[in-house]
Amino acid sequence: MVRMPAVNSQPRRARSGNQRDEAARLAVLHAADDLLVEHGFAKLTIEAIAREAGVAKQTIYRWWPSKVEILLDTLIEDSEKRFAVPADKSSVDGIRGYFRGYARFVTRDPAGKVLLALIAEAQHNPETAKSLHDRYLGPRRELERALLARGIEAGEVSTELDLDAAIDAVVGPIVYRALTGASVPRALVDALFDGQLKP
Amino acid sequence: MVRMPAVNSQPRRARSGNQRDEAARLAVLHAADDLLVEHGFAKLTIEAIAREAGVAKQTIYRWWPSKVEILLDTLIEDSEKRFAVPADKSSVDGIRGYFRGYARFVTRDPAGKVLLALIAEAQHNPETAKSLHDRYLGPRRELERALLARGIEAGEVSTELDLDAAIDAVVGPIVYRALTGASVPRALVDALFDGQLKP
Amino acid sequence: MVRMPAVNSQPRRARSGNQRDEAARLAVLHAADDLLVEHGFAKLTIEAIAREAGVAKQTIYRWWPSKVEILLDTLIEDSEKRFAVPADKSSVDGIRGYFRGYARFVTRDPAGKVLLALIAEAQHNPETAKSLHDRYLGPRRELERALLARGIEAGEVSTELDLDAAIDAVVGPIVYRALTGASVPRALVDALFDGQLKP
Amino acid sequence: MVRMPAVNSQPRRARSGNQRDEAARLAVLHAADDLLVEHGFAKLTIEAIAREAGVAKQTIYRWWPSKVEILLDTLIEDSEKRFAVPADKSSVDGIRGYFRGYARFVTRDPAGKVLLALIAEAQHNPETAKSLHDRYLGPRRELERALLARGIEAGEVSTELDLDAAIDAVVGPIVYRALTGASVPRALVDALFDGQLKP
DNA sequence: GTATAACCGAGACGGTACGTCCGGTCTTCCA
DNA sequence: TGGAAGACCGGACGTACCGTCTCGGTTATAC
Repeated sequence: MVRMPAVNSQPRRARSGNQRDEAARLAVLHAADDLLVEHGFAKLTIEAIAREAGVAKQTIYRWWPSKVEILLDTLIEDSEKRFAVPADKSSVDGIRGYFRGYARFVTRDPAGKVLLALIAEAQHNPETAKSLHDRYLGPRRELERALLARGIEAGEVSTELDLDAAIDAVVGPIVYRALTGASVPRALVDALFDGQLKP
Repeated sequence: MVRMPAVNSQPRRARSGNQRDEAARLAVLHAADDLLVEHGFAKLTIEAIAREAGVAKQTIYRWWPSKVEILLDTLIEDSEKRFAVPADKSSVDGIRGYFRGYARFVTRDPAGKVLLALIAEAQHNPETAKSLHDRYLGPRRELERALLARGIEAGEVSTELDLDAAIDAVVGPIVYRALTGASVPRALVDALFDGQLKP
Repeated sequence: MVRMPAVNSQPRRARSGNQRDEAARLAVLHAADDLLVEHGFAKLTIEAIAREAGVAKQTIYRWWPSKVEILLDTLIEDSEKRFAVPADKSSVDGIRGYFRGYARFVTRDPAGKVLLALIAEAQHNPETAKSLHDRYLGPRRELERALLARGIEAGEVSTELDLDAAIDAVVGPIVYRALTGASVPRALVDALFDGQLKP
Repeated sequence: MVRMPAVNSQPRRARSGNQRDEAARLAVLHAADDLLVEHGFAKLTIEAIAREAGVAKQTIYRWWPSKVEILLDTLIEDSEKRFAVPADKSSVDGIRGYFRGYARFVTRDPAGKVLLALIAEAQHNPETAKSLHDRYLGPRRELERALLARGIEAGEVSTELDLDAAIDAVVGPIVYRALTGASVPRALVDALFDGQLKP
């Protein structure tokens, strides 16, 4: 899905002077997303994003310290939309549904590529690792722990592991198979879930 | 462990003219390893390897199509030494020991960083993904499947999943926690193992 | 002589709303002058002037088409103060004194650096050349020609060249030596003067 | 006179490996010269030179510390060809001829623009000033002094000034008029010459 | 009195060029 | 023929300014 860089349908809302240009912000996020999905992380350069978004390089550097932060912005927005951690549920089905959504996200949703790319980049770059944890993995894990805690308290699930380990026992195989290009069928998610969080 | 780039103790055995220079090959492998461990993948450039190894760039390009293949060479050598897949055993303890070794390798052995870096780089680059599977993950998985198959046949272990899924159920969390900087205590490995491969 | 950019002793007289802010105008001229003298023309950017003057870039662009015009403004003001072309005299001493003043200005007066910089910039940029001639060199030369003409008419000086050539015969070496970093001692001015405008 | 960047008549002599590529060197010098003459110093950027010469920027930076040194290289070569300081003559006519050649060079020869541009740039940049003196003005002035000294010793010319001042008295007006866009007719050169170096 | 218009500081924006780094190719010369 | 050396073209990096623009606020003049 390529967006035309120059001419937009509504001719780019008059720039807002002193304030940040929301159109430019969105153009950058979309360009980064598109480029990652279509050409991969290796081709994802700041110059390419600027070109694709029809934006000056300086505009990118003004607002993001690195391309990783751009991807994090899109990831945070997208994953909230596509597989939010349920904030209220505590039923087995609700929790299992969450992990199914996780598997779907990282294996089939284009936005899931962003997460895999960031986990990868975190291996190459400590600052990426820190940002990824501080802005994405950490907060999300917090919600996941709360979800599980509610489920346990409600007697819907149980585990012999600590919460983090239990989550990793399900999420780990999902992510690992996504990273190695293997599929993650729903039945596998369910088996992993039942193996560690049996009622 | 830094190696001196230029001057070696014994002034580099007279070059062998016609045949491949084994000293150069080793110097490249060690330089790549050192640089990865000390400065990370991001700083691991062909030029840096050549500099560190005291070798011409052309010599590297002559023998390796990319830096990824260099790392694969070191990874294959190292992981065979440090945690080979047992080719004969089929006892529970033998299999469990293998997974314990896996966890130790990726979380505590410097050579384990190479594996994590290659899994990461495979996300950025399809050719890396192919090489990593063809030369490392694939063959290794073959041996792991055989190991498990022997264990099952001997009645030492059992699983309701197919062999690959069962292995991923144990290896996945280990690798995922290594990738995200979490520890992988022996007790966790054992719990994962017991969860999916109970006798 | 550095001026404080931000906070002035008397907190910048309340802005004059509708009318041009004289304080801003002076701040720009002084900033340009200071920056040229202290850091050279290469560092004299519109942004630096704005920064140093505590003024918005737009305020500069509103009143001056380029930094060259700013320098011309300061040059015209300064050189009128420091070595005005005598409008009345016609004695040998008066005329000789003018050329001595010229030499002093371009070799020892900081404001003289502005003239040299503008002559230089005129080589790089035709618009600068035009402005420099129209606003400075032309009018000034007009006065110099008149000065000489009065001297000749009064029998105080004489030359075999046309007026412009005679002036250039004296001014040329002065400026050339200033441009090449050589000194221009008073005795040299006198010798040049006597050589072309002997009584 | 634009040179085609890509396809040359003789298809760019096979690059010479370890040694400096003479074709690239010449392409850079010519490109710089062409761009200066056609578009002026302001448009003379390293990127434009690289583009025009069909050369990588790094190749320029490898051999020249700045574009000024490129121009100095062309200036030194060109001015040796177009108006060398006579190394043997000492006759009045020989010396006068030299100054006539000087005037022709700076007012009518495209290569003369390079000298004017460098004198100009020297006002903006102390390093340019140093290079211009060390590599061009200084050595050349040495030869000019020797030329005059021979003329004086032979009784062909004489002056009351020191040698440098005498040369500046002739060269100064020539250069100043060139800088200000005025013409320098042969008669004016002769008059300047006769005024300071009368026999 | 209030509206209008021009001023001002601030700073975001699309661009261009900077000087550096590395990729991957090529050629020379030596052993 | 292999290897050290390093020049070459290409392209991305992150930074500095360019000149244009709009914002929000102030103040003098016009209605």
